[in-house]
Amino acid sequence: MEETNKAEEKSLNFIEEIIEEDLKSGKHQSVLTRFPPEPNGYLHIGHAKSICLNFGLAIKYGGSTNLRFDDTNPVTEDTEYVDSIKDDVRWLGFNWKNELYASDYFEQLFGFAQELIKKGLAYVDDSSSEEIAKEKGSPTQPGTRNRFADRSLEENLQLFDEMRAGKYRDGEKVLRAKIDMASPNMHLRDPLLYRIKHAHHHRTGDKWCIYPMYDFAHGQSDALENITHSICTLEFIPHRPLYDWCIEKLALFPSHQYEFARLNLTYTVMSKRKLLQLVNEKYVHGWDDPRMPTITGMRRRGYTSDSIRQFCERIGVAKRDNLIDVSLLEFCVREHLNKIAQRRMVVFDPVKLVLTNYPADQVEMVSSENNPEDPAGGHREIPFTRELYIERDDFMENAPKKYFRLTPGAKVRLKSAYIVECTGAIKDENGIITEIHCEYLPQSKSGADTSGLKPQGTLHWVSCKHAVDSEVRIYDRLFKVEDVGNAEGDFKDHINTDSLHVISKAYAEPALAESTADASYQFIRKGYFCIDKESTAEKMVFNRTVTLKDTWAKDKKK
RNA sequence: UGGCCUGUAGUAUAAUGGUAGUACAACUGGUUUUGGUCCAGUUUGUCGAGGUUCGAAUCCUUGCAGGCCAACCA
Repeated sequence: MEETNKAEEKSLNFIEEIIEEDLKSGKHQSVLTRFPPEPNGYLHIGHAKSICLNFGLAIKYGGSTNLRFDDTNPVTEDTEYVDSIKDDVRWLGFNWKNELYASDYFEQLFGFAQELIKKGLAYVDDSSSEEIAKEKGSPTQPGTRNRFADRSLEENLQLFDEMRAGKYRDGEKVLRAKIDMASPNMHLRDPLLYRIKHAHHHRTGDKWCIYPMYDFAHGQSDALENITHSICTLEFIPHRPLYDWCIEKLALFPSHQYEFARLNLTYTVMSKRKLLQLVNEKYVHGWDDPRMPTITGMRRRGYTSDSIRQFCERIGVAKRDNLIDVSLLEFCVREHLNKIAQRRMVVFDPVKLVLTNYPADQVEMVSSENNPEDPAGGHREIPFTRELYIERDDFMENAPKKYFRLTPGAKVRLKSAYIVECTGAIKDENGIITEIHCEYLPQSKSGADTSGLKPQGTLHWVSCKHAVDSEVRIYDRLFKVEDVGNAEGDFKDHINTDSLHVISKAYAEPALAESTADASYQFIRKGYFCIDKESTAEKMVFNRTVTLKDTWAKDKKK
C-alpha cells in the first residue's frame, strides 16, 4: 500500500531538479536529451555514466534520447568507432530515438555561418595559427583583434565561399566569430568557427574541405533537434557562453547546456587519448582487452550491463571532481553475478588427493546445486572418484591456528560429497608434496549425512579422471597507483606490468564443457568467470571477472 | 597573477534555515556444505575564521584548498 512512497524517497540529483522545474513551469513539455560521442575511440565506463544519465533521464521523464555522432573532425574519426559505439550503447540496454550525425547538418551549419557574416558577427582570417594564438592574449592579458577583422561583408562572404570551394590550402584561412578579444573567457576571444581540412570524411566523403569546430556544431545541432537538456562534462562550462551566443545570434531553439563531473575510477585511466596509447603501444591486447575500462573490455571480462547500470546509479551525479573507488564497481558486479552465476568447481593449482579407503574403480555421481541463491536453478551431477584434484594451498603440513582446510589429522568437507580426514602426504625428493592421503567417511555423504560432524572447511575438487583441461586468465588492476591522473610523471610509468596471469592448465568439472558464450559462472571459492571469445571446443578459455570477497586473504596479510 | 566551477566520514552522495542520513570501504560478531551470500553491530564527517538567526552544512563577509580555461581537438 505504501510502496509508492518508498520509491519516491530517493532524492533527486541537480539535473533532475532542473528538469522537474522546467516541466512544472511549462518551459518544456517533454524531455529530449542526446548522447553525443565523437567516433574517434571506444566508449569507456566514463561514457557509461553519461549514457545512463542521458538515457536514464529521458526514460524517467517519459522523453527520449538521440544518439548523435559529433563527427566534425574527419582526421581522427572512423566508422569502426561508429559501429562499436552503437553496439556498446545497445548492449548497455538503451534505445535511441534517432541516429544522427553532426555531419548531417553541414549544409545548414554553412548557412548559419553565412548568416553570421551577414550580421557582421564573423570574418575570414588569413592569419597563421601562431599569429592567432599570439593575438589571443592570455587569461590575464587581453587579446588584440587583427587587421582581417575589418573585411567587408561581401569580401567575407566571397572568401568563405572560396574556402568551401577548395581554393585554399589547409590552414590558409579560418572563419572566426567576432565577439570580444578582451573577454576574460578565452573562448569568447573571436573563436574559430571553421577550418580548412582537405580530408576524407567517413560519411560525407570528399564533399567538404571545410569543417565546423565543436563550438559551432554542437549547440546548433542540439537546437536543430530541439534538445531540451544538453548534458556534458565540467570542462565545457567555459564554452557555455559561446553555446548560448550562437543560439541567440541565430535565433534557434533555446537548448540549454548543463554540466556534471565526469567519472574517475581508481587504478585506471579514463581518457581516450591514453587508452589509445595503451592499445597502440601494446600494453594491452586491443580495445576489448579485459583489463581495459572500455565497455567492450568490461563486457569481455564478464561484467553485466545490469551491474554497470547499477554502478552508474550508485555513484550519483554532481559537480565536484571525484575519484570513485573501483571496489564499488566490483561490489556491483558481484551483487548481480551472485544472483545469476552458475556455480562450478575448477582447480587452478592442482595437487592429487587420494581417498585410500575408496574403491579404485568406483565412479559415484554426486548432486550439487547450480546456484544456492536461486532455488529454481536446479542441480547438476558431478563424478566423484578415489583420486581427486584439490588446490595445493588447501593443504598445509603445519597449519596456523585459524586455518580450517586440510592438515594432517583434520577433517574437511569435499563440497557436495563426503567429509574426509587427512592421514598424511607423500613428497618427492625435493620435498614437494605429490599426493595427499585421506580417508573418506561413508556415512557423511551430502544430503544423507548421519555422521553428526561439522567440519569448518569445505573444499572444491575435481575428479582426476574426469577433469577437463582449460585455460584461465586472471586479471589484476592495470595501474599500480590509485589516482593515475594525478600521479607524478608519465601515466605509463605506473602501469602494472603484472596485470595478466594465464593459468594454462586448470582442471574443470565436466559440466563446464557445455559452457555458453554469454553465461556467467562462479568457480566456487575462486571468483566469477566467463567464457572468453578466444575459447574453443578443444581448449576452453575463461576470464576472471572479479574475485569473491576474501576475508581470509585479508586476515592473512595482517 | 584574470575569469569560471567545486569543497559534507577513507571514497562517493543526501539533507533545499529545524535530529547530519545512505551506499561502498574498514572493523566486530552471528549464520553457513563456498573463509562467498545473508544477518546484526562498530568506527569515521559539514575546509577555516567571523557574522545573521531561537536555530546554519544550508544565508552573508572573508580567507584557504582543489579543478577548469590561452588546440585550425571534442
